[in-house]
Amino acid sequence: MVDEPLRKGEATQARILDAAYSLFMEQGYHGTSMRQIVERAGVTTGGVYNHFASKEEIWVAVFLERHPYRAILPLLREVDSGTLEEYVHSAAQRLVGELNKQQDLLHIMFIELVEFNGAHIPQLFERIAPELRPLVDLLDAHVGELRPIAPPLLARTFLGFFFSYYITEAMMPPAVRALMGDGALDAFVDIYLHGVVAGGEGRGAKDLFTT
Amino acid sequence: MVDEPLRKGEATQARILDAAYSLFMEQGYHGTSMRQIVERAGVTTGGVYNHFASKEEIWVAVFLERHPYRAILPLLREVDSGTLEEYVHSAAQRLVGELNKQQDLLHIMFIELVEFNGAHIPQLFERIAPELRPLVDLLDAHVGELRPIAPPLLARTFLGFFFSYYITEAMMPPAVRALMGDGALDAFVDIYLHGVVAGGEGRGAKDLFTT
DNA sequence: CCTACCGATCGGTAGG
DNA sequence: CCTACCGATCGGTAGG
Repeated sequence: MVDEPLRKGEATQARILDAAYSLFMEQGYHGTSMRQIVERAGVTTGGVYNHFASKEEIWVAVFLERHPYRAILPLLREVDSGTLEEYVHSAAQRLVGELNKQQDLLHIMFIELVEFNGAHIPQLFERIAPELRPLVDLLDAHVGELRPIAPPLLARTFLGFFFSYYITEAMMPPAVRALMGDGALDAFVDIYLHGVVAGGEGRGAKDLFTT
Repeated sequence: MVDEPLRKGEATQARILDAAYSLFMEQGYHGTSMRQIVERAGVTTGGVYNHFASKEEIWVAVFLERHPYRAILPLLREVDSGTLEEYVHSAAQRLVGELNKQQDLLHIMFIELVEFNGAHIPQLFERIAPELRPLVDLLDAHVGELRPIAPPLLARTFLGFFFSYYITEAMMPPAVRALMGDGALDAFVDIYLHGVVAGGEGRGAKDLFTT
Protein backbone atom coordinates (compact mmCIF):
# COMPACT_ATOMS: atom_id res chain seq x y z
CA MET A 1 0.00 0.00 0.00
CA VAL A 2 2.86 2.31 0.75
CA ASP A 3 5.07 3.59 -2.08
CA GLU A 4 2.53 2.57 -4.65
CA PRO A 5 2.76 4.99 -7.56
CA LEU A 6 0.31 7.88 -7.12
CA ARG A 7 -2.81 7.69 -9.19
CA LYS A 8 -2.90 10.40 -11.80
CA GLY A 9 -5.32 12.64 -9.96
CA GLU A 10 -3.41 12.37 -6.72
CA ALA A 11 -0.16 13.31 -8.41
CA THR A 12 -1.75 16.43 -9.87
CA GLN A 13 -3.19 17.37 -6.50
CA ALA A 14 0.22 16.96 -4.89
CA ARG A 15 1.81 19.23 -7.51
CA ILE A 16 -0.80 21.92 -6.83
CA LEU A 17 -0.14 21.67 -3.11
CA ASP A 18 3.63 21.88 -3.59
CA ALA A 19 3.31 24.91 -5.84
CA ALA A 20 0.87 26.69 -3.53
CA TYR A 21 2.94 25.92 -0.45
CA SER A 22 6.14 27.39 -1.86
CA LEU A 23 4.39 30.48 -3.24
CA PHE A 24 2.47 31.16 -0.03
CA MET A 25 5.72 30.93 1.93
CA GLU A 26 7.39 33.42 -0.41
CA GLN A 27 4.56 35.91 -0.82
CA GLY A 28 1.82 35.21 1.69
CA TYR A 29 -1.72 34.15 0.81
CA HIS A 30 -3.19 37.30 -0.68
CA GLY A 31 0.13 38.08 -2.31
CA THR A 32 -0.10 34.87 -4.35
CA SER A 33 -2.46 34.55 -7.32
CA MET A 34 -4.21 31.46 -8.61
CA ARG A 35 -2.44 32.17 -11.90
CA GLN A 36 0.95 31.80 -10.20
CA ILE A 37 -0.12 28.59 -8.50
CA VAL A 38 -1.43 26.92 -11.65
CA GLU A 39 1.62 28.04 -13.60
CA ARG A 40 4.08 26.58 -11.09
CA ALA A 41 2.02 23.40 -10.76
CA GLY A 42 1.78 22.93 -14.53
CA VAL A 43 -2.01 22.73 -14.63
CA THR A 44 -4.55 24.93 -16.34
CA THR A 45 -6.58 27.69 -14.75
CA GLY A 46 -9.74 25.64 -14.92
CA GLY A 47 -8.14 22.34 -14.03
CA VAL A 48 -7.23 23.33 -10.51
CA TYR A 49 -10.92 23.55 -9.58
CA ASN A 50 -11.33 19.85 -10.16
CA HIS A 51 -9.14 19.39 -7.09
CA PHE A 52 -9.95 22.35 -4.86
CA ALA A 53 -13.19 24.29 -4.67
CA SER A 54 -11.49 27.62 -4.04
CA LYS A 55 -8.23 29.36 -3.25
CA GLU A 56 -9.00 29.18 0.46
CA GLU A 57 -9.49 25.41 0.23
CA ILE A 58 -5.95 25.22 -1.10
CA TRP A 59 -4.72 27.17 1.90
CA VAL A 60 -6.55 24.88 4.31
CA ALA A 61 -4.95 21.84 2.69
CA VAL A 62 -1.49 23.44 2.84
CA PHE A 63 -2.02 24.52 6.43
CA LEU A 64 -3.11 21.08 7.64
CA GLU A 65 -0.77 18.95 5.55
CA ARG A 66 2.42 21.00 5.40
CA HIS A 67 2.28 22.39 8.92
CA PRO A 68 5.60 22.27 10.82
CA TYR A 69 4.21 19.76 13.31
CA ARG A 70 4.35 17.16 10.53
CA ALA A 71 8.12 17.49 10.48
CA ILE A 72 8.58 18.31 14.13
CA LEU A 73 6.65 15.63 15.97
CA PRO A 74 8.45 12.63 14.39
CA LEU A 75 11.73 14.40 14.98
CA LEU A 76 10.96 14.93 18.67
CA ARG A 77 10.08 11.25 19.03
CA GLU A 78 13.31 10.12 17.42
CA VAL A 79 15.57 11.92 19.86
CA ASP A 80 16.98 9.29 22.21
CA SER A 81 16.26 10.39 25.71
CA GLY A 82 19.09 10.24 28.19
CA THR A 83 18.83 12.83 30.90
CA LEU A 84 16.27 15.57 30.51
CA GLU A 85 19.04 18.09 29.84
CA GLU A 86 20.46 15.95 27.06
CA TYR A 87 17.04 15.48 25.58
CA VAL A 88 16.15 19.16 25.49
CA HIS A 89 19.53 20.21 24.10
CA SER A 90 19.39 17.56 21.42
CA ALA A 91 15.75 18.26 20.56
CA ALA A 92 16.41 21.99 20.26
CA GLN A 93 19.45 21.29 18.08
CA ARG A 94 17.39 19.18 15.70
CA LEU A 95 14.44 21.52 15.58
CA VAL A 96 16.60 24.45 14.63
CA GLY A 97 18.39 22.32 12.06
CA GLU A 98 15.10 21.27 10.51
CA LEU A 99 13.70 24.81 10.45
CA ASN A 100 16.89 26.17 8.94
CA LYS A 101 16.64 23.57 6.20
CA GLN A 102 13.09 24.71 5.60
CA GLN A 103 13.49 28.37 6.47
CA ASP A 104 9.85 29.20 6.02
CA LEU A 105 8.16 26.64 8.22
CA LEU A 106 7.19 29.28 10.76
CA HIS A 107 5.71 31.47 8.06
CA ILE A 108 2.80 29.06 7.80
CA MET A 109 1.67 29.94 11.32
CA PHE A 110 2.15 33.67 10.75
CA ILE A 111 0.09 33.60 7.55
CA GLU A 112 -2.70 31.80 9.32
CA LEU A 113 -2.66 34.37 12.13
CA VAL A 114 -2.32 37.45 9.92
CA GLU A 115 -4.43 36.61 6.90
CA PHE A 116 -7.06 34.33 8.42
CA ASN A 117 -7.10 35.49 12.03
CA GLY A 118 -6.44 31.92 13.08
CA ALA A 119 -9.76 30.64 11.72
CA HIS A 120 -8.34 27.19 10.92
CA ILE A 121 -6.37 26.63 14.10
CA PRO A 122 -9.01 24.58 15.93
CA GLN A 123 -9.02 22.15 12.98
CA LEU A 124 -5.26 21.85 13.25
CA PHE A 125 -5.39 21.07 16.96
CA GLU A 126 -7.90 18.29 16.39
CA ARG A 127 -5.43 16.68 14.03
CA ILE A 128 -2.44 17.10 16.28
CA ALA A 129 -3.98 16.05 19.57
CA PRO A 130 -3.85 12.25 19.05
CA GLU A 131 -0.18 12.41 18.04
CA LEU A 132 0.89 14.05 21.28
CA ARG A 133 0.60 10.98 23.50
CA PRO A 134 4.24 9.78 23.18
CA LEU A 135 5.50 13.24 24.09
CA VAL A 136 3.25 13.47 27.10
CA ASP A 137 4.56 10.08 28.24
CA LEU A 138 8.12 11.26 27.82
CA LEU A 139 7.36 14.33 29.86
CA ASP A 140 5.84 12.20 32.60
CA ALA A 141 9.00 10.12 32.81
CA HIS A 142 11.00 13.18 33.77
CA VAL A 143 8.46 15.01 35.86
CA GLY A 144 10.35 14.19 39.06
CA GLU A 145 13.33 16.25 37.96
CA LEU A 146 11.21 19.30 37.27
CA ARG A 147 9.86 22.12 39.34
CA PRO A 148 6.16 21.66 40.03
CA ILE A 149 4.61 23.09 36.87
CA ALA A 150 1.28 21.99 35.48
CA PRO A 151 1.87 19.80 32.36
CA PRO A 152 -0.11 21.94 29.90
CA LEU A 153 1.84 24.99 31.04
CA LEU A 154 5.08 23.10 30.76
CA ALA A 155 4.30 22.03 27.20
CA ARG A 156 3.35 25.58 26.36
CA THR A 157 6.52 27.09 27.76
CA PHE A 158 8.66 24.51 25.94
CA LEU A 159 7.01 25.31 22.64
CA GLY A 160 7.22 29.00 23.50
CA PHE A 161 10.88 28.95 24.44
CA PHE A 162 11.61 27.44 21.09
CA PHE A 163 9.54 30.05 19.27
CA SER A 164 11.32 32.74 21.23
CA TYR A 165 14.65 31.69 19.75
CA TYR A 166 13.29 31.44 16.27
CA ILE A 167 11.25 34.61 16.18
CA THR A 168 14.01 36.78 17.58
CA GLU A 169 16.27 35.22 14.96
CA ALA A 170 13.82 36.22 12.22
CA MET A 171 13.40 39.71 13.64
CA MET A 172 17.04 40.70 13.88
CA PRO A 173 18.79 42.51 11.08
CA PRO A 174 22.08 40.80 10.17
CA ALA A 175 24.13 43.55 11.84
CA VAL A 176 22.50 42.86 15.21
CA ARG A 177 22.70 39.10 14.81
CA ALA A 178 26.46 39.40 14.48
CA LEU A 179 26.59 40.65 18.08
CA MET A 180 25.11 37.41 19.37
CA GLY A 181 27.81 34.97 18.36
CA ASP A 182 26.68 31.54 17.27
CA GLY A 183 26.10 29.97 20.65
CA ALA A 184 22.76 31.71 21.05
CA LEU A 185 20.70 28.55 20.81
CA ASP A 186 22.68 26.85 23.57
CA ALA A 187 22.14 29.90 25.75
CA PHE A 188 18.39 29.81 25.17
CA VAL A 189 18.28 26.10 25.99
CA ASP A 190 20.40 26.57 29.08
CA ILE A 191 18.27 29.41 30.40
CA TYR A 192 15.10 27.44 29.79
CA LEU A 193 16.44 24.33 31.50
CA HIS A 194 17.72 26.36 34.42
CA GLY A 195 14.22 27.80 34.62
CA VAL A 196 12.32 24.52 34.75
CA VAL A 197 14.51 21.91 36.43
CA ALA A 198 14.29 21.60 40.19
CA GLY A 199 17.30 23.23 41.78
CA GLY A 200 16.73 21.82 45.27
CA GLU A 201 16.01 24.98 47.26
CA GLY A 202 16.06 28.70 47.22
CA ARG A 203 14.05 31.48 45.73
CA GLY A 204 11.67 30.95 42.85
CA ALA A 205 11.12 27.33 43.83
CA LYS A 206 7.54 28.03 44.79
CA ASP A 207 4.68 25.94 43.45
CA LEU A 208 3.67 26.95 39.94
CA PHE A 209 0.00 26.32 39.40
CA THR A 210 -0.15 22.55 39.64
CA THR A 211 -3.87 22.83 39.12
CA MET B 1 4.77 73.16 19.63
CA VAL B 2 2.95 70.27 21.25
CA ASP B 3 -0.84 70.02 21.03
CA GLU B 4 -0.97 72.68 18.37
CA PRO B 5 -3.86 71.87 16.07
CA LEU B 6 -2.71 69.76 13.13
CA ARG B 7 -2.30 71.55 9.85
CA LYS B 8 -4.82 70.39 7.28
CA GLY B 9 -2.47 68.18 5.30
CA GLU B 10 -1.15 66.57 8.46
CA ALA B 11 -4.63 65.77 9.67
CA THR B 12 -5.45 64.07 6.38
CA GLN B 13 -2.22 62.12 6.49
CA ALA B 14 -3.00 60.99 10.02
CA ARG B 15 -6.48 59.83 8.97
CA ILE B 16 -4.96 57.81 6.13
CA LEU B 17 -2.47 56.24 8.53
CA ASP B 18 -5.18 55.39 11.07
CA ALA B 19 -7.38 53.84 8.40
CA ALA B 20 -4.51 51.88 6.86
CA TYR B 21 -3.24 50.69 10.24
CA SER B 22 -6.61 49.29 11.31
CA LEU B 23 -7.24 47.64 7.93
CA PHE B 24 -3.77 46.09 7.73
CA MET B 25 -4.22 44.66 11.22
CA GLU B 26 -7.56 43.14 10.24
CA GLN B 27 -6.70 41.80 6.79
CA GLY B 28 -2.98 41.94 6.25
CA TYR B 29 -1.24 44.08 3.62
CA HIS B 30 -2.15 42.33 0.39
CA GLY B 31 -5.60 41.61 1.77
CA THR B 32 -6.27 45.33 2.05
CA SER B 33 -7.04 47.46 -0.98
CA MET B 34 -6.28 51.11 -1.57
CA ARG B 35 -10.02 51.54 -2.16
CA GLN B 36 -10.73 50.34 1.39
CA ILE B 37 -8.12 52.66 2.84
CA VAL B 38 -9.35 55.80 1.07
CA GLU B 39 -12.95 54.98 1.96
CA ARG B 40 -12.20 54.56 5.67
CA ALA B 41 -9.96 57.64 5.65
CA GLY B 42 -12.55 59.72 3.81
CA VAL B 43 -10.25 60.76 0.96
CA THR B 44 -10.49 60.10 -2.77
CA THR B 45 -8.69 57.43 -4.76
CA GLY B 46 -6.35 59.96 -6.30
CA GLY B 47 -5.97 62.14 -3.23
CA VAL B 48 -4.11 59.62 -1.17
CA TYR B 49 -1.18 59.79 -3.57
CA ASN B 50 -0.59 63.39 -2.54
CA HIS B 51 0.53 62.00 0.83
CA PHE B 52 2.10 58.66 0.00
CA ALA B 53 3.83 57.65 -3.21
CA SER B 54 2.55 54.08 -3.14
CA LYS B 55 0.73 51.49 -1.09
CA GLU B 56 4.07 50.22 0.21
CA GLU B 57 5.00 53.72 1.44
CA ILE B 58 1.86 53.66 3.56
CA TRP B 59 2.97 50.36 5.03
CA VAL B 60 6.42 51.70 5.82
CA ALA B 61 4.89 54.68 7.64
CA VAL B 62 2.56 52.40 9.60
CA PHE B 63 5.39 50.01 10.40
CA LEU B 64 7.77 52.69 11.69
CA GLU B 65 5.21 54.90 13.44
CA ARG B 66 2.72 52.43 14.86
CA HIS B 67 5.21 49.74 15.79
CA PRO B 68 4.74 48.23 19.27
CA TYR B 69 8.06 49.62 20.47
CA ARG B 70 6.45 53.06 20.46
CA ALA B 71 4.08 51.92 23.17
CA ILE B 72 6.44 49.47 24.85
CA LEU B 73 9.64 51.42 25.44
CA PRO B 74 8.05 54.27 27.42
CA LEU B 75 6.14 51.69 29.41
CA LEU B 76 9.32 49.79 30.29
CA ARG B 77 11.01 53.00 31.42
CA GLU B 78 8.11 53.94 33.69
CA VAL B 79 8.22 50.76 35.74
CA ASP B 80 9.79 51.63 39.08
CA SER B 81 12.65 49.26 39.63
CA GLY B 82 12.86 47.61 43.01
CA THR B 83 14.47 44.19 42.88
CA LEU B 84 15.06 42.61 39.49
CA GLU B 85 12.28 40.11 40.15
CA GLU B 86 9.80 42.85 40.95
CA TYR B 87 10.84 44.75 37.87
CA VAL B 88 10.44 41.84 35.47
CA HIS B 89 7.10 40.75 36.94
CA SER B 90 5.77 44.26 36.81
CA ALA B 91 7.13 44.94 33.32
CA ALA B 92 5.62 41.70 31.98
CA GLN B 93 2.29 42.54 33.60
CA ARG B 94 2.22 45.93 31.91
CA LEU B 95 3.35 44.67 28.53
CA VAL B 96 0.63 42.06 28.39
CA GLY B 97 -1.92 44.61 29.55
CA GLU B 98 -0.89 47.00 26.81
CA LEU B 99 -0.92 44.32 24.12
CA ASN B 100 -4.30 43.06 25.21
CA LYS B 101 -5.65 46.57 24.95
CA GLN B 102 -4.29 46.70 21.41
CA GLN B 103 -4.76 43.06 20.46
CA ASP B 104 -3.13 43.39 17.12
CA LEU B 105 0.16 45.04 17.98
CA LEU B 106 2.07 41.85 17.25
CA HIS B 107 0.38 41.51 13.87
CA ILE B 108 2.50 44.37 12.63
CA MET B 109 5.65 42.29 13.04
CA PHE B 110 4.09 39.22 11.47
CA ILE B 111 2.90 41.17 8.43
CA GLU B 112 6.37 42.60 7.97
CA LEU B 113 7.90 39.11 8.17
CA VAL B 114 5.31 37.34 6.01
CA GLU B 115 4.50 39.89 3.34
CA PHE B 116 7.77 41.81 3.10
CA ASN B 117 10.29 39.22 4.27
CA GLY B 118 11.49 41.70 6.87
CA ALA B 119 12.76 44.19 4.28
CA HIS B 120 12.08 47.22 6.52
CA ILE B 121 13.43 45.82 9.76
CA PRO B 122 16.90 47.40 9.50
CA GLN B 123 15.20 50.81 9.20
CA LEU B 124 13.22 50.06 12.33
CA PHE B 125 16.32 49.11 14.29
CA GLU B 126 18.04 52.35 13.34
CA ARG B 127 15.14 54.22 14.87
CA ILE B 128 14.98 52.15 18.00
CA ALA B 129 18.66 51.94 18.83
CA PRO B 130 19.08 55.43 20.38
CA GLU B 131 16.08 54.87 22.65
CA LEU B 132 17.54 51.75 24.22
CA ARG B 133 20.17 53.47 26.42
CA PRO B 134 18.02 53.78 29.57
CA LEU B 135 17.16 50.10 29.41
CA VAL B 136 20.76 49.09 28.96
CA ASP B 137 21.65 51.16 32.02
CA LEU B 138 18.92 49.49 34.02
CA LEU B 139 20.24 46.11 32.97
CA ASP B 140 23.75 47.07 34.05
CA ALA B 141 22.48 48.02 37.51
CA HIS B 142 21.30 44.46 38.08
CA VAL B 143 24.01 42.56 36.28
CA GLY B 144 25.49 41.35 39.56
CA GLU B 145 22.37 39.37 40.40
CA LEU B 146 22.39 37.55 37.08
CA ARG B 147 24.11 34.51 35.72
CA PRO B 148 26.99 35.46 33.43
CA ILE B 149 25.15 36.02 30.15
CA ALA B 150 26.36 38.40 27.45
CA PRO B 151 24.18 41.54 27.49
CA PRO B 152 22.96 41.29 23.85
CA LEU B 153 21.93 37.70 24.47
CA LEU B 154 20.22 38.69 27.69
CA ALA B 155 18.23 41.40 25.93
CA ARG B 156 17.31 38.96 23.20
CA THR B 157 16.12 36.28 25.59
CA PHE B 158 14.06 38.81 27.54
CA LEU B 159 12.35 39.98 24.40
CA GLY B 160 11.99 36.39 23.27
CA PHE B 161 10.53 35.14 26.53
CA PHE B 162 7.89 37.78 26.23
CA PHE B 163 7.11 36.85 22.63
CA SER B 164 6.91 33.23 23.66
CA TYR B 165 4.03 34.01 26.00
CA TYR B 166 2.25 36.10 23.48
CA ILE B 167 2.65 33.91 20.44
CA THR B 168 1.55 30.75 22.22
CA GLU B 169 -1.44 32.76 23.44
CA ALA B 170 -2.30 33.72 19.87
CA MET B 171 -1.80 30.18 18.59
CA MET B 172 -4.05 28.36 21.03
CA PRO B 173 -7.67 27.67 20.28
CA PRO B 174 -9.92 28.78 23.16
CA ALA B 175 -10.55 25.20 24.27
CA VAL B 176 -6.83 24.64 24.87
CA ARG B 177 -6.34 28.01 26.53
CA ALA B 178 -8.91 27.02 29.12
CA LEU B 179 -6.54 24.26 30.30
CA MET B 180 -3.90 26.81 31.21
CA GLY B 181 -5.73 28.71 33.91
CA ASP B 182 -5.07 32.41 34.13
CA GLY B 183 -1.75 32.37 35.95
CA ALA B 184 0.15 31.49 32.78
CA LEU B 185 1.95 34.81 32.54
CA ASP B 186 3.25 34.56 36.10
CA ALA B 187 4.53 31.07 35.32
CA PHE B 188 6.36 32.31 32.22
CA VAL B 189 7.92 35.14 34.19
CA ASP B 190 8.90 32.85 37.03
CA ILE B 191 10.52 30.30 34.72
CA TYR B 192 12.43 33.02 32.93
CA LEU B 193 13.65 34.62 36.14
CA HIS B 194 14.65 31.25 37.55
CA GLY B 195 16.56 30.75 34.32
CA VAL B 196 18.58 33.95 34.40
CA VAL B 197 19.16 34.90 38.02
CA ALA B 198 22.24 33.53 39.70
CA GLY B 199 21.31 30.67 42.00
CA GLY B 200 24.70 30.42 43.74
CA GLU B 201 25.83 26.94 42.70
CA GLY B 202 24.84 23.77 41.00
CA ARG B 203 24.29 22.54 37.51
CA GLY B 204 23.65 24.93 34.66
CA ALA B 205 25.62 27.69 36.37
CA LYS B 206 28.35 27.53 33.76
CA ASP B 207 29.52 30.62 31.93
CA LEU B 208 27.21 31.57 29.09
CA PHE B 209 29.17 33.27 26.36
CA THR B 210 30.27 36.43 28.10
CA THR B 211 32.00 37.42 24.90
C1' DC C 1 -20.72 7.31 -17.33
C1' DC C 2 -16.29 8.44 -14.92
C1' DT C 3 -11.91 11.17 -14.08
C1' DA C 4 -9.07 14.81 -15.22
C1' DC C 5 -8.41 18.51 -17.83
C1' DC C 6 -8.51 22.04 -22.07
C1' DG C 7 -8.73 27.01 -24.37
C1' DA C 8 -11.28 30.89 -23.63
C1' DT C 9 -13.51 34.08 -21.10
C1' DC C 10 -16.79 35.71 -17.21
C1' DG C 11 -17.89 40.04 -14.03
C1' DG C 12 -15.15 42.95 -11.04
C1' DT C 13 -11.20 45.11 -9.01
C1' DA C 14 -6.16 45.89 -8.46
C1' DG C 15 -2.50 49.86 -8.09
C1' DG C 16 -1.58 53.96 -10.27
C1' DC D 1 -7.40 67.20 -3.61
C1' DC D 2 -11.15 65.64 -7.36
C1' DT D 3 -13.25 62.95 -11.48
C1' DA D 4 -12.40 59.97 -14.68
C1' DC D 5 -10.03 56.56 -16.23
C1' DC D 6 -5.69 53.33 -17.90
C1' DG D 7 -3.38 48.57 -18.64
C1' DA D 8 -3.26 44.38 -16.16
C1' DT D 9 -4.72 41.21 -13.49
C1' DC D 10 -7.89 39.19 -9.84
C1' DG D 11 -10.56 34.56 -8.34
C1' DG D 12 -13.59 31.71 -10.52
C1' DT D 13 -16.48 29.35 -14.39
C1' DA D 14 -18.36 28.46 -19.19
C1' DG D 15 -19.03 24.55 -22.82
C1' DG D 16 -16.80 20.61 -24.76
